[in-house]
Amino acid sequence: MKDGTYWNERCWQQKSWRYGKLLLVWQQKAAESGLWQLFLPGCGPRELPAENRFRPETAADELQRKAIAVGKLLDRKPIPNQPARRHHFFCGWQRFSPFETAVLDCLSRVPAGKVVSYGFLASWAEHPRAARAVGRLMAKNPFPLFYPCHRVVKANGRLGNFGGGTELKQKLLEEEGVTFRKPQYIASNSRFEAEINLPRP
DNA sequence: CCGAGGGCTTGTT
DNA sequence: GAACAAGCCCTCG
Repeated sequence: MKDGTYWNERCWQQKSWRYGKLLLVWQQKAAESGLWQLFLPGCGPRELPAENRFRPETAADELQRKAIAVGKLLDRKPIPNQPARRHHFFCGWQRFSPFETAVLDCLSRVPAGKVVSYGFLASWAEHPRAARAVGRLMAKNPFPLFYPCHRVVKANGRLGNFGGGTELKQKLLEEEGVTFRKPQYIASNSRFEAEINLPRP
């Protein structure tokens, strides 16, 4: 983005969604095509280069198929998780460190209707004290909704931050069936922690 | 029980 | 190496 190469071999597409307009960035490279980044409403770059607009007619068949499939997933509620880390719709895994890859992998296993804390996610990925680093990663998660960073909350049960806004975070959790013991606090029966047995370091 | 404040920790830039 | 951040934990009041 800052180095000016962000739009090389990439194109953007807007998609209306029940909570606003999403921005999808597709990578077109023949070797590695797929979704490069998904922006929640209000999160993307302000200026979108017109010449990089996604044109289904001229796009490669493979990318067209991926765009249609991803679009359908986004229309479902809740949006299905990615069970496997390197799902073929997504691309650009080389931008992640081993730490980040491990955390995202664990994140993808948190089911709808449940939440985990930043600290637990860190421990689960075998980096016990890296809660804050996990927060940093969640903030730059390129595939929100699919990699469900909205299911990561603070250890004390409060929501924690969210790129798309905490209101959206709460709505997403509510529609997934997460329960609140008080207005701002997640109920303990919605926590996924207990269902995972962590190897004690 | 809750909230505010301070110190600590980690991975990334 | 320093600064930063979508956190955590303990201590008060």
